Amino acid sequence: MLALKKEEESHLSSVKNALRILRSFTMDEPEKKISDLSTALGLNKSTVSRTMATLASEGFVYKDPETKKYRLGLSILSLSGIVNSNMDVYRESQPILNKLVESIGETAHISVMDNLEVIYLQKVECNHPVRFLTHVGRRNPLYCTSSGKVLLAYSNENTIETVIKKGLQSFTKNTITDPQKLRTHLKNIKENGFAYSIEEFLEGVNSIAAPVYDYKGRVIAAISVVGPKQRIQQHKVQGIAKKVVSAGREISTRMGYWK
Amino acid sequence: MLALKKEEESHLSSVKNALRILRSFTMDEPEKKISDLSTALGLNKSTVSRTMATLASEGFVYKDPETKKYRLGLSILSLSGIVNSNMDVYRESQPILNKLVESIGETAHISVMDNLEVIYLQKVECNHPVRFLTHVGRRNPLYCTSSGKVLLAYSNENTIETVIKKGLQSFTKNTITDPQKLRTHLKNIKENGFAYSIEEFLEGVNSIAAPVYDYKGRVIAAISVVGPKQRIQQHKVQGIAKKVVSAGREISTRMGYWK
DNA sequence: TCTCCTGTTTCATATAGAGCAACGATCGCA
DNA sequence: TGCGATCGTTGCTCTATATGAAACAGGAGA
Repeated sequence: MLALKKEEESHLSSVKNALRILRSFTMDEPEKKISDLSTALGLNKSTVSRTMATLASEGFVYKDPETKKYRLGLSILSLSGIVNSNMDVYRESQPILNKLVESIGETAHISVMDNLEVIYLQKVECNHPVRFLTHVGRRNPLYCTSSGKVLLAYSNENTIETVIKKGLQSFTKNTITDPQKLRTHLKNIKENGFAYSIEEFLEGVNSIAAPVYDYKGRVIAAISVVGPKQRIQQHKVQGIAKKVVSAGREISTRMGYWK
Repeated sequence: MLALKKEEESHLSSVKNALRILRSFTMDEPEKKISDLSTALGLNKSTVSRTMATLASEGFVYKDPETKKYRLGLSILSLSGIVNSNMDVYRESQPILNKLVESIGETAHISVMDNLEVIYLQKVECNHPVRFLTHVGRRNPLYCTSSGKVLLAYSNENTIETVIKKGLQSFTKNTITDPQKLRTHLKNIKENGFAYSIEEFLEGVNSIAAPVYDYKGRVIAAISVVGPKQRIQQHKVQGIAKKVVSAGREISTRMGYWK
C-alpha cells in the first residue's frame, strides 16, 4: 500500500471496491455489465466479477440471468426502510407534507444536507402529470436549489466556504456563480426565513424552501415545494413561502422546537 | 479456505462481512456498537472496526461522534431511489394505490417476492392513527400474509414446497401450519383470484390481497390492504376484495397485461 | 483516582484477493 | 453455417492485505 492518505490507510480495499460499485449505479444507468464497471472503476474484470457475485449472494444486487446485467437488489430497499424510520424528521413530516401539497397543489419535499449536497428524504407528489423531476434519495447541489440554499444559509461559515471552494458550477443562466453574491444571498435567506430558486438549477423549474429546526434550534432539514415556472410564478412567491414556512414551523414544533 | 460450499467459494469474505453487518441493522435495533456487532456476527473487534470505518467513508453508515454508535447512512437512501425507479410496478402503482386507500380507507401496499419472503415496495397510509405495522422494505413470511399467499399461490410447485420444507412457523392460532392445508388453501386462492388473512400473522390484524400481472401474464406483485379486525370484518371481505382485485387489474393493464 | 468497558491501532503472520491468462458461452455478421 | 469478437467466469500464482491477539487510548462511572 503506497502513499494513501492517513484516513484511508485503515480502509479495506475490497470492501471499498464493493461500495464504489454500488454507488456507481445511477438513475440514468440502473443496469450495469461487468466490463462496464471494470473500465469505469479501473478494476480488473475478475475482481468485479467476484465482487458482484458476493453482492448478489447477499441480495444487494440482482443479476438478470438472461442479459447478465446487474441491477440493485431489494436488500437495499429493506435497509432504506430502516434509515427512514430512524430519522425523526421523516416520521413527523408526512402528514404536514400532505397538507402542504393539498394547499399549494405542487410537489413537496423534505431534505437534509449530506456530504455537502442536498438529499431528498421524502416526497409527496401533486396531481399534475409533470413528475419525476426528483425522487427520494436524489442528491443536488447546495448552492442552486431552494432547499440546498436554506440548509447552507443556516450552516456555518466553514461549510459555505468549502462549498464555494469546490466551485460554483453554472447550470442555467440564473445560477449564482459569484462567491460574494452567494454569501450575501445566503445572508438574505436567513433574514427572510425562506429561500427560492427561480430556474437556478433547472430551466423552467422554480422552488421555494424553508428551514426545519430541532429541539435545540438547529436547522436540521428543509421543506420545499417545486414546480414549473408557469405555475410557481415570481409574484406568487411571497404567498407560497408563507405556507411553506408555516409548514416548516409545524414540523419543527413536533421535533421539540418552540419559539 | 476449508470446506466451503461451491457457491460460496468465490465470495470475498471481507465484502461479505461488510454486507452482513449492514443487514444486521433492523427496525428494532437501528443503532449498533462495534462490540455488539463483533459478538453478534462472530467477528473480531478490529475487523468490525475497520469495516465500519470503510462503510462510513462511503456514507453507508453514519457514526454518531458522541455515542460512537453507528446508524445506516444516507448512501443507502440514494440507492433505494434507484431501486424503485427501476421497477415498473413501482412507477405504475402509486396513483392506483392512492385511489384504493381513499375508497377503502385502509393502508395499502404493493409487494413482491424476494428470497422466499414478501417484501413491501410501496405503502400508502390511511388517515387512521394506527400506523407503522409495516414499512417499505419490510419482509414478512409468504405463507401467513395475504400478499405472501397471493405471491406463493401463483408461483410454481417448487417454491411452495421449498417454503413448506423451511417450516411453517405458527405466529397466531390462525396461522396455517399444516402443509396439506396450505396446499389446498393456495389452490383456492388461485380459483378465487384473491387472498385474505384473518389474524394469521398478527393478532388483531386482517388483510386482503390480489395479484398484479405483467405483460406476459405472470404474477409479479401483489396489492393488498391491511387493517385492524374491527374495521376489516369477515363479512366485509368479499366487498373489499372486489376493489382490491380491480385495482390489481388496473396496475396489470398499465404493465401491459390484458385479458 | 482507580476500574471497567469502549474503540482504535500496532504488528506479525497467514491468507485471501488481485491480476493474468485461458476457457466457454454468446453474439453479430458475413 | 462458420468465424471473430466480446464478455463473464474460473484456475493458478504471488504478493498485498485482511485478520487476530494484544497493547493502547479514552471515557464513563464508581
